[in-house]
Amino acid sequence: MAANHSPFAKKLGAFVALSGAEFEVLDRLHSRRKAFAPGRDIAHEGQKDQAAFILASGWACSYKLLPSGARQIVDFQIPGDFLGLRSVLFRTADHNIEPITRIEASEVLATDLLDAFTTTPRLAVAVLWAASRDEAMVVEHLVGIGRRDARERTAHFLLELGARLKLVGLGTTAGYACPLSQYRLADALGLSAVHVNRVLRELREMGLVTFQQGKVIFDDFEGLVKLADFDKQYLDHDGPLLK
Amino acid sequence: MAANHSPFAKKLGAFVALSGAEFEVLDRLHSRRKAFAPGRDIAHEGQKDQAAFILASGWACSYKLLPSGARQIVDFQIPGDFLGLRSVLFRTADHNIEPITRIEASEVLATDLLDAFTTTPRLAVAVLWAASRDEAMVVEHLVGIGRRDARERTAHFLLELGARLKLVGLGTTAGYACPLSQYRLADALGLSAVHVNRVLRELREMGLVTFQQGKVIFDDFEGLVKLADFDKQYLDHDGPLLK
DNA sequence: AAGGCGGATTAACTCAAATCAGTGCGGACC
DNA sequence: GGTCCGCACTGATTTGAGTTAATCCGCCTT
Repeated sequence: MAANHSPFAKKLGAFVALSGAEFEVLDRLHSRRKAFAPGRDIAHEGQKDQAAFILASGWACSYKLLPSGARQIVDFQIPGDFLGLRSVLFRTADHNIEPITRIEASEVLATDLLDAFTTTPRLAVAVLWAASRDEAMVVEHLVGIGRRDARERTAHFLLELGARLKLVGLGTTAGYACPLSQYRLADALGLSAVHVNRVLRELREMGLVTFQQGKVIFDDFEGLVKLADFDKQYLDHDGPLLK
Repeated sequence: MAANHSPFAKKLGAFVALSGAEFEVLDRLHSRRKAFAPGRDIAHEGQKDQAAFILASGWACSYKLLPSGARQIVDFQIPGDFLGLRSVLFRTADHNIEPITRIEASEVLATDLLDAFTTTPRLAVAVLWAASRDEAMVVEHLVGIGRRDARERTAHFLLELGARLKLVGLGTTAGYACPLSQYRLADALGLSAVHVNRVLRELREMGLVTFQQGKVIFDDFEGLVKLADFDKQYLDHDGPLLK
């Protein structure tokens, strides 16, 4: 695998051994590069025929709003991640997408994607794998919200984000830069912002993690892993399934 | 679309207009029919090279266990649903699967699936669509647990299950047969069984739904939809994307 | 320099849901 | 016929997290 491919191509290539031709189709997929400002949603629930994007730089989040005004952030997207893949398959967006920082993303039209699948079926498997990985993360998130208390949940979340960032070279076991406010954290964790603040203080006072000034620092990585019951392996896999 | 296909083929055919040859590949996929007894798990987290199944009859659930002993049910599977698709793509199961009733399911080997994708790429799109639909359900579940109180959450759950069952002909707007115990319901909703019992009583006394003796009866469907803020459309789509 | 604003922080109070501790019932098994 | 056992059901009590209401700080705008 050559080094000049996008983070997205790298991610897929780790799963399905892709040929030069397949990489080419993949890289052609994201020619239409666009930039978006933070805070202004790029997709809304119910919108029709929305394009999908592959995130090249910056952070975004996908969320849903309830009529009560409450919001639940479903997932954060970091470079290499898909934005709104389901919207393309369903023709209608089923969630909103908000850029957290300034982001750059490549537009992927439904037709391009379907054409790519038809010409290079192995790409379909690769994309299916990427989608499954996303689902696995949502599942883990669900389990955390359903059955972990606020402390475990927060700890687990910070660890998982760290693991994802490490995969794309944006973090280490020591820590990572994190542009999330406590409000957004709260919306992701299903907690109130006030309680998130309390929990972060607790974790800091326990000497486990420090999240301040846009930086997550693991003060006691192993201790945190233990508290959160974090499975370090779960984002990995056993190498290319398709040779 | 001929009537003699499996619920699974019907589901996919509703999304991608499939040819006779494609239906054939699909139907060949599930020739190895197996039966499983209730209560005995058919897959465990961490298990390697697990087959996937397509559920032909009965109910199952996929769940995760935490070291505390708590369990979170991620989703219930009803006829036509995939069991353990992610396990195949990842080579390792990331959750457990328990049959709730006696079930019949067709084994789908990883190699069969991948071969099918390579020979008939449109099937890949169809399966990707099915996987995305599952993810959409998990997302809705996540939102419910994160931001809905016990009553809304329970109401929403009963409605959603009803909608899914209606799609495969196992339920109506009047109600449906439901083999779930209050304990399992609790594990799905992220509540205690005691509280589920209280909430079900409340909903019954409010004249909205009655869940007793294995039957869910909608006493006031519209009222329940209103309470739960249930979106009747969200399991639907706008017809075959691939013509 | 003055105000406005988003975000972090804290304390006091409230409340929804968990936990604990039972009762009752029907069905399976001996 | 008796005794488990799983499941539904209930009241009393506790607790984790939400809510309300402040203060503080840095940053941007005018």
